[in-house]
Amino acid sequence: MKAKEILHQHNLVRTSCRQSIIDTIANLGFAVSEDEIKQKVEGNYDRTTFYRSFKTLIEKNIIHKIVVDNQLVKYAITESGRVSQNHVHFYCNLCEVVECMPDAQINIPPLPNGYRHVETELIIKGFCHKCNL
Amino acid sequence: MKAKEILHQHNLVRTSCRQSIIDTIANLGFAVSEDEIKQKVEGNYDRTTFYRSFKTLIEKNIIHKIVVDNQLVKYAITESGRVSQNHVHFYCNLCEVVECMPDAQINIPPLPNGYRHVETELIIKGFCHKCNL
DNA sequence: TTACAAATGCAACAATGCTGCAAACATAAA
DNA sequence: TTTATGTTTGCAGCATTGTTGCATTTGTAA
Repeated sequence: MKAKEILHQHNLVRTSCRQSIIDTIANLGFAVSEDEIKQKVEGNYDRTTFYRSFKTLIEKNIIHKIVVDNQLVKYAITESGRVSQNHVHFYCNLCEVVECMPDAQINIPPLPNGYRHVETELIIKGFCHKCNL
Repeated sequence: MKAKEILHQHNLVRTSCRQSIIDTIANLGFAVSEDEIKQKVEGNYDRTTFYRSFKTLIEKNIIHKIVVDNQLVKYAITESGRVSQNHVHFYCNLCEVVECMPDAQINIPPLPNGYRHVETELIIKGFCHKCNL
C-alpha cells in the first residue's frame, strides 16, 4: 500500500514529510534510525518535524519504535492490523541491525501471586546472518 | 554482604559514594532510579560522580541497568556470581516499579537461518500486586 | 605519616526530545 | 479554480540525560 493511502486511511493530512518517512521505513525490511531516515528522505525537514511525525505515526499504529539499550532508537512499520501484545525484535551486536519478529511466540514465565501480565518486550541480541561468520 | 566488602572484592576504592549507592540499591528489593538513589544516599554528590559510579559498578557486574521504554532508567543489584544471558524484568504500568526475575526461563523463538543468539532482554509489563486491584 | 593513584566536583559540551508561536501548507467547500 | 480553515512546519528556546577535561580532594598501601 502506498504512503498516501495509508495516511488517508488514518485521517491524517498527507504531507510530503509523512509520506517520505513512511516510504523510507516501509521499503527497507528492517528498522531504521532517525539519522538513516533523514538521509533517505528527500527534502530537508526540521528535527522537530521528524519527532512530531514519528509521534503521530506511532499514535496511529502505522509505525512503532524500538529502543535497544537506552540509546539506540529505531522505527519500523507495524504489520497491518496487527495489535500484538508481544513485541519481539532481533538486534545484531555487530552491525546493530534491528529486525521485527512479528510471528515469534513468547512463553511468559510465571509471575508472583497477584501480578498481572499485559504485554511483553523481548529483544534477542546476537549476530545476524551477515555478521555471524 | 556489606558494601565495603563488595568493593574490596572487586578491587575498587571504597569511597563513601560507592558504598552509599550499593547500600541503597541492595536494601530495596526492587530497581531504583537515579533520583531515588540521590534521595536515599547520605551526602550530596555531583551528578557526574553518580554516573561514573554507576558505570564502574556496572562494569564490575555489581549492579545492572534496566531501561523501560527509552526514558525510565533504573538500577538493581546483580545476584552474586550470576552471569545470565537471559535478563527478565517485570515493570508495573501504574506505579512503575521494576523487579528482577533472575530465575525466570525464556524460550527463545527460532531465528532465521545463519542467525546466532547470544543474550536476551525481556521486559514483562503489567500490574504489580499492589496496583492490580 | 606520607606519597601516589584514584575518585570527585565543576564547567563545559553533546545528543535527544519537547513547547510556543508565526509562517506555510493541505484540504474541503464555494 | 479560488478561497477559507484547520493542520503542519520551521525556528528559537528550553529540559533532561549523559559525557569529557582538568584541578582538587580522597583512599590506600607502604
